Amino acid sequence: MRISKPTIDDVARVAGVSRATASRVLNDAPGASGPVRARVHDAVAALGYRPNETARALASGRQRTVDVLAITYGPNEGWLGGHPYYSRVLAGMMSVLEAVDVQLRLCAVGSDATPAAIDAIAANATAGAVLATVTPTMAARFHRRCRRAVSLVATAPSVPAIEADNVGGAYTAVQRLHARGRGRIAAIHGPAGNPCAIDRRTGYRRAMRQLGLPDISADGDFLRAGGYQAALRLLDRHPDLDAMFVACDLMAAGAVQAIAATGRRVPDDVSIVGFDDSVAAICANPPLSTMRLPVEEMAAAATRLLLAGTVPTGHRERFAVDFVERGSTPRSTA
Amino acid sequence: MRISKPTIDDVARVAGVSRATASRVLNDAPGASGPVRARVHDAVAALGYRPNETARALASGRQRTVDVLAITYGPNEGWLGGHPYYSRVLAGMMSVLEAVDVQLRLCAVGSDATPAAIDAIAANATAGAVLATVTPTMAARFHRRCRRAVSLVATAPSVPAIEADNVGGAYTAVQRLHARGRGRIAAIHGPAGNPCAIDRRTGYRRAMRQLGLPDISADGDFLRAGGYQAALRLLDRHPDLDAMFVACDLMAAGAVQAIAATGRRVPDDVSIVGFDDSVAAICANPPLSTMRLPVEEMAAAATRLLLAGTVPTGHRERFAVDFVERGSTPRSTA
DNA sequence: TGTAGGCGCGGAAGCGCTCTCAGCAGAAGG
DNA sequence: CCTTCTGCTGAGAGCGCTTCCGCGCCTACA
Repeated sequence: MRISKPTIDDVARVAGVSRATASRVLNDAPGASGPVRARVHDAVAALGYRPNETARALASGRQRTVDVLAITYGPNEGWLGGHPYYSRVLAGMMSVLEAVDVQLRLCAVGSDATPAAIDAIAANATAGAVLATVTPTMAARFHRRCRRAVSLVATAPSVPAIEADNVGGAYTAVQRLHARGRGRIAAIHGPAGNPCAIDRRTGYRRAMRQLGLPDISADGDFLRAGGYQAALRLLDRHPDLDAMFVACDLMAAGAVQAIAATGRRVPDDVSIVGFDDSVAAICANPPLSTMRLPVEEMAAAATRLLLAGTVPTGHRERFAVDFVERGSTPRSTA
Repeated sequence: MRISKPTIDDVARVAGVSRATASRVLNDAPGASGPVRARVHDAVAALGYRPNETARALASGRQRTVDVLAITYGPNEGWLGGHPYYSRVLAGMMSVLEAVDVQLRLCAVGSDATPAAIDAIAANATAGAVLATVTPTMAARFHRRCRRAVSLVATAPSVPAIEADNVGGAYTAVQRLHARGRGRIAAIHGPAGNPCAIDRRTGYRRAMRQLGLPDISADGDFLRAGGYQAALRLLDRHPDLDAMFVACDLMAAGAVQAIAATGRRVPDDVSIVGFDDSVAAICANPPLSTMRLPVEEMAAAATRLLLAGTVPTGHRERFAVDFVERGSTPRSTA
């Protein structure tokens, strides 16, 4: 029965070396060799010693933890649970962190977070942070206090960002629908303030204008039920609709259900293009044609940037958003 | 331009007090009062000071971080990205952690993780860990090195667990199907070694035996594509099937698509009950009737247990798994 | 006036580790 | 035999914070 966990001093004592030497071999640092290394390793094994990461971080000033900052919208619904987006961000980050044995820390703040709360997180994000869903204000604040940050949405110009071409994606979506012979293309947009929602709406409008088609829009909330309701409203007001561009798959899944509920068929009567290529898209029936947001890749890129060291202020990368064809759009260019 | 971040010593100096006193007021500890508190707070504000959590953790021996240990199955597919389960675990945990300002740390290990890797995580999980998906071996190992652990699946009897009644849930699912007049009830099970999969299979078999119905089983992998394929195989071999019990919603969503692909209708020709009540269930079309696994509640309970202090060895809680009726089962008791 | 007792505060010893620096051996060179 | 260099090793000073201990002061009670 051990009284308390063994420390590096115990290891050093058992191995008959100094603490400095023990530290050297534990870190594979040069300047220790021959039988000493072996003795230290034996001592580690004998004691079941595991270095204390906290002490290590304090002494070295380096942390093996990168943070992700995310806003929790409402109670229950916004944070991770409700939306597949977050899990994809985490998956992308973990895929690169796992290999280098760095841990990921989740920091949630409300959408009404005080600057002080942001500062507190920034002050402790030594290894850096990925800003997953943040307001421009928060991102700017965070970046002022912690340079090692990269955002996954476009914010203030100074804060490094890895963004998706949301405008282009929405534009493409409308084009595809039009190329398949659709002319009454409605849109279900995301929540008002959301930067992604704004961009996707912009892309839709731009395409519709260029195509000379009427803007038929409804507002949603990026959640399934919102998509369902919005689709119902749209169908009620515009019974002649033949396509919908929906700003996220979760809403699109709801829209498919709503369309089915009115007795129409997807994709024959109403075609749908979603956005995100999330798990919701493959679970819908028919599976959704959608605009693939390379979230995992973006998150991985952001993480690599952080791991590499300093992130140049104003750094910017833009990922393409590609069309993925599945069952909710007609195959032929009818 | 600050050279380096202010420390508590800076605060103490500016406030004209000792470091000990500054520490007291920063921690709202007794033994400091009157104008001193105000002076310290002023100094904090003036310097933009934020305590270093690492140093704090080292000195106090307490961490404001709870870990979640999860296995990454294959490349890309298992971890978070592929399965909605993880995001629900995280959501449940965050809902309680957020309120007490504790952070969550994700630790991923492969299914082939060495004991040493587990030990390393256990040694640093001061505040405790929720074992989300682990093998019984891993759980036992972890618990030996770190008593503050609670598993979300049943494992060795000694390791505290908060589990769902998977057996009972599966049993209920079959009963419901039978009560609605279904007699040819097939099952799509989860991967062989998975504890949850095993329990759900047990529940299915028990119910079928009691009902005097034939066991018609296929194996899946807890992913959508696996459910799709399994359903196709089942339908091919047993064209007279009138119901399916599917061990997870993701697979069930695939099964719905497969059934539709063979020209059958859900729920009229083939009824389906899924398992989990995940986002996949509400995205499917028709939305899936499913067995609700209260993952968020379980994860929250586990987290609260950890936060409360020591977890009694062998502690056990069992959550009920309830039937949620949606569109994939017939309304009437035809 | 004397002695407890309580309160606010400062001094200082760590928490477990890293890392600089100096020391000391042995090899190489004169 | 003495010097210079190199390569291991250990002593010790922190990293930024918490917390124990004890000192002085003030109030209370005898």
